[in-house]
Amino acid sequence: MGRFVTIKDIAKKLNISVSTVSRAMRDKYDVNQETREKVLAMASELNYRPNFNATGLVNQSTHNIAVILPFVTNYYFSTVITGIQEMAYQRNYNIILHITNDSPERKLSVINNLPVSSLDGLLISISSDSNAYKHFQQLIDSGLPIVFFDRVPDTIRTSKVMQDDYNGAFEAVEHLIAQGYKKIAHIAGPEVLDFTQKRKQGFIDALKKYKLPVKKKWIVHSGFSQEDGQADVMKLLQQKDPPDAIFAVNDRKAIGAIVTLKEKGIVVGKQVGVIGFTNDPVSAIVTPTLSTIAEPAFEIGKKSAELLLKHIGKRNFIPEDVILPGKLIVRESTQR
Amino acid sequence: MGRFVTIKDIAKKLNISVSTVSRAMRDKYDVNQETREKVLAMASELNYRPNFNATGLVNQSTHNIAVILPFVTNYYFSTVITGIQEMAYQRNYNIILHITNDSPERKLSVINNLPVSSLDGLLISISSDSNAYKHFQQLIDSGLPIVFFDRVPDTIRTSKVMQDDYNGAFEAVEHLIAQGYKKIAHIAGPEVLDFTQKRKQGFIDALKKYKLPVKKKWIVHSGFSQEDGQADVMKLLQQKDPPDAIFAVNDRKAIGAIVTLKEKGIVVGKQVGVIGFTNDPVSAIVTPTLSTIAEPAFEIGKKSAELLLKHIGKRNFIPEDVILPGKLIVRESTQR
DNA sequence: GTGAAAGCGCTAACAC
DNA sequence: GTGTTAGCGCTTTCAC
Repeated sequence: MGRFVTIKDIAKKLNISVSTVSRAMRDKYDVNQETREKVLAMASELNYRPNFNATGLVNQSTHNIAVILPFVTNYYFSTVITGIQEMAYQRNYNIILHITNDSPERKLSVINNLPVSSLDGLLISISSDSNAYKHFQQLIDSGLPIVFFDRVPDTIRTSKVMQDDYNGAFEAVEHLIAQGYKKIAHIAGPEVLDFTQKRKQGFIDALKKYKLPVKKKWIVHSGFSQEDGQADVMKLLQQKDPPDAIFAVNDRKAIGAIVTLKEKGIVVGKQVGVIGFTNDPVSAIVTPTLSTIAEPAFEIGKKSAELLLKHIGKRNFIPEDVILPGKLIVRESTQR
Repeated sequence: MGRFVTIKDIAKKLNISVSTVSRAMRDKYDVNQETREKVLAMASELNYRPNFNATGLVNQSTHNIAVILPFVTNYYFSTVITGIQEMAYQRNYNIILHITNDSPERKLSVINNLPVSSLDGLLISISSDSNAYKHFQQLIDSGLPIVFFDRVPDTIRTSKVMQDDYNGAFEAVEHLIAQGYKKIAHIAGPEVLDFTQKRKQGFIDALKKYKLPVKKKWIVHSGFSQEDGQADVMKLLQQKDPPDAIFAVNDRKAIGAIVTLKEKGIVVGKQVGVIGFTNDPVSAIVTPTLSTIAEPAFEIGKKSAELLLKHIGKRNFIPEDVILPGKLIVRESTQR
């Protein structure tokens, strides 16, 4: 095994004790300026790297935070993790990444095998099902700080970071109305999900505000994929009184909507307006380009990490709920 | 501090020694069957989790591997990391993710601060510049196994995993030729990059094989972005003898090409064929849909991790070079 | 088959 | 300001 340089080696070379070396390496001790400089010089000469297993053992703290995500192969989560990484890098934390493929079993297995004692904290977006709440509570009780983002449980007392689903949806629909669309439908996500509900509520309240009809048959629930979007729109088109605009719960479904509308010879924008949610880069590439609500994915990642670090630093940090606003991006799909 | 259950607690409860507990937890020791069962039962009752800092300290091995990537916000790298994660999960390794944003300084800083003593191995795609080769050699010499993927240095003796750039490019161009295009251009990546060269060579050799002209002015080098693709095509179109087909080094540039061609009123496919490289999901969404060479991103990740694990397991594992083939995906952009 | 003890690399009292 | 020592949780000789 490659043996690495330790503080003992430095101490020996300099003929001083390991504790002096240890102290010299950190700022918070009274060490003779000269000694400190010698230690630092020798450390760098020997290319010394601290052994985090050792410091972790004694300090009960490694600089590791675990991040559990359903996927990384989409715009939203890959951007969130970039934000997390940004903050972690600045503050010298490592992130240990776990991907669950949105599988509940896998998620449970990851959580149950979490090496809690070599972790300082946990960042997680709970995947679709999630009644595994007691596990989280257990972890928190056992002293592992957790911050939730994106999809958050409301029964657990800890910090949470999310986008403003309600107002984003409201704004999207308001935009549709401003463009002159009057028969507005919503292709939504799975009914059980919290943020599906919030976006739907924003949709409904915007319609109400402008005294537009809220028809049950114009609200279709299904999954999040492009295919789901296509299927949902088919349902909408088969009605005798089809809508003239569609608010999709996310960009993927919105793109599915565009595809199906085009297939049916309907001119997107002019005849039927479409708006999404996320601002996935494809929304600028699809034809016509897709209007949408941009989610602050990077900021969500950064803010979550920042809050987690606060929880880690301060045992009794008072949990914060942070709601980050989205931003309306107007493109071709809502131009008449 | 939340104190976690240790083997000491188990030992005390059972009135046996910690060493027996330690042995009972692992298979390779002679422990009384009955004792072992009692230990296991107690461990599970107490919800015991091993402290990896401690095992890491004594075994000189944690189950952590670091992964260093320029980005995760694109299809290729996010899929690679999913493949890595898949293998790591199966074999019970954690992955520590570092993102460099393709910044050479950041990459250096990450590498120099790598906690080598709490790492079992390293997986890395070296970013554009990379003359930081001596650092890698140093790390390997100090006993940290490294496997390179995607962008690989050829001076370092260790395992490498890459896609078959040459043959992928060759096949792409062959397809264009089969479709009847005769004046084929290439919008390439930065000239210094190894895989840029390989794809260019595949392009050239395919043209030669079919005795088609290889014109210098039809090969344009620039960056990897959509904007680069747009700019490159502008250059091509301004020539008095413009090409009738374009092979792009990646899908992003191919999409840039499509955008610019459409802007100029040129019918993509019919008048000018376009083919990319990667099979980014957007290639199925853009209009017209984009023909491309699918990169085996997931397999690259998985294979890299697998090789790294072999290096970790066997000190003198003989390095392997693995080249994974791409696959031609025919879509609308190459239909006349 | 099991226990006692040393030690992995580091930090933190406690002396002086 | 610096050295000595114990100990973090675990594994591994070495006894018995």
